[in-house]
Amino acid sequence: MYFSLSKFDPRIHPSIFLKDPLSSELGRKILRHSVELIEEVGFEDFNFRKLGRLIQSPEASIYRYFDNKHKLLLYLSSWYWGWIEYRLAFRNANIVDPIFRLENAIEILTNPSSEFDDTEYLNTNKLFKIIYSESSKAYLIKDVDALNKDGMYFNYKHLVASISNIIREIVPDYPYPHMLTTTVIEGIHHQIFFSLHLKSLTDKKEGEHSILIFYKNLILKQLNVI
Amino acid sequence: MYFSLSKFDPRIHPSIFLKDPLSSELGRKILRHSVELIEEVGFEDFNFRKLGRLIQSPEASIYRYFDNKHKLLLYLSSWYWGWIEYRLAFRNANIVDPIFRLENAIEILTNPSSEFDDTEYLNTNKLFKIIYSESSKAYLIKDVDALNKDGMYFNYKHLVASISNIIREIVPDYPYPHMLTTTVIEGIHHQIFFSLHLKSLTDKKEGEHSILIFYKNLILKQLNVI
DNA sequence: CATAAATAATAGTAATGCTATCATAAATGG
DNA sequence: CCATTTATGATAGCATTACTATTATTTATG
Repeated sequence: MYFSLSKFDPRIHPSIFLKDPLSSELGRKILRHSVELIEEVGFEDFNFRKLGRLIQSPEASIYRYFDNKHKLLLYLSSWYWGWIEYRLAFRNANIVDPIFRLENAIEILTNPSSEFDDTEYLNTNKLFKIIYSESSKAYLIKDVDALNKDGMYFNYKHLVASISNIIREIVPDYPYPHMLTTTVIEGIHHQIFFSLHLKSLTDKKEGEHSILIFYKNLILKQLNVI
Repeated sequence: MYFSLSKFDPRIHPSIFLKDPLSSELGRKILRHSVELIEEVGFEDFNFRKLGRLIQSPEASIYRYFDNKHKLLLYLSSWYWGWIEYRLAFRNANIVDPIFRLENAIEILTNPSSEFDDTEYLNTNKLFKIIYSESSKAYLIKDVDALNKDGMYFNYKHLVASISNIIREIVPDYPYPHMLTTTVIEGIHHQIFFSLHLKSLTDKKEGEHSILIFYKNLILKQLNVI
């Protein structure tokens, strides 16, 4: 099985890290505080020296876990995709109607925070902020092909495949399940960011769940089930 | 009028640059060769020292035109949005049917290169590659609010408003014209990038115009005109 | 032709992105 | 439980980046 259902323990592709950060106290400290720091100063101003100061450990120790800050970002986003897939499988267990399962997927993607399966080493609320504002920088880079060859985008691809499969259950011969899925996932992130920083690029009104409504409607109308 | 129709001359918000790069030979050299260099090495590995070496001018001279490489990227993307709006206005002149105008918009966004209005100081083909792989980094930054306040995203917002207005002509009470527009624009860029680097995240087949077809269908179905 | 403005030439500095070395502490296995 | 591997801490250092400053020289302009 792709993940364990008891305590959430994400499968992260080993080529992303040098030493598994979940295998030690220092590693978990790196994860926890990198989320805090990236969220606070942004990915460009984040670096291992600052993180080292924050956790009172030498910069060089962090380099023993991750090649560079890009790999750390890749780790965090892979963790996130694994976590979303876990929550999705949990929520959709025993649900037969694929339309309902698809709607659940959009709900989780739009509002992924949850109290009950929060881990002690990662604040999922802050992680989500990093995801919608920084995660695309994990693949919008020159060496994307090399990283992809090494399997470093596995978790994102796996989630996209899972959602595409739900779409195929609804409309077996729909020709663009992956495009539809990534359009919605990336779209959700953009709309959240725009609603906070570039309001005239969106239509979200205060307190309204416009983003959820919009993408649910978009995807269901596209599949002719609405 | 927002732009001149004879020779294309984009309106770039002055707070983006320190000295107008179109006002001098050196400035145009900076633009032309920054596109070449960013396209070649990627935005993270691009810097003013390398650009200076390339154009045989001191780094400090480039700093007299732009505060930093981020502002230069913002200039290039603003130029691009202005250029798209120009091409759109040109193509849609005297076309009455808003559905046809909207389809034209998607076509231009999907395949913006054109021979006839290529400028001598910017290779629009290479610029487009920068746009779909780097342009989101112009707003996915910590100081987005400050830059936005200074009007630096004007051209992107203006284009989004223009396309949203076409949508409103088709369905006057459609509640999410801006979300739909940005979903399609950003989606097109993502799908192009995915089709080149992360193929399993898309459904584009070789030689097929799947991206164009997908987004045309998505937007027209969403507006109930298909 | 004089003067202002732009660019070139050169230098320098703080921060970043690492890598290396050695000492010490913690884990582990025979 | 001691010996040895392994992880971390402490410290140093170096090439590159992201600028800023200064002065000389060239180019435009009135």
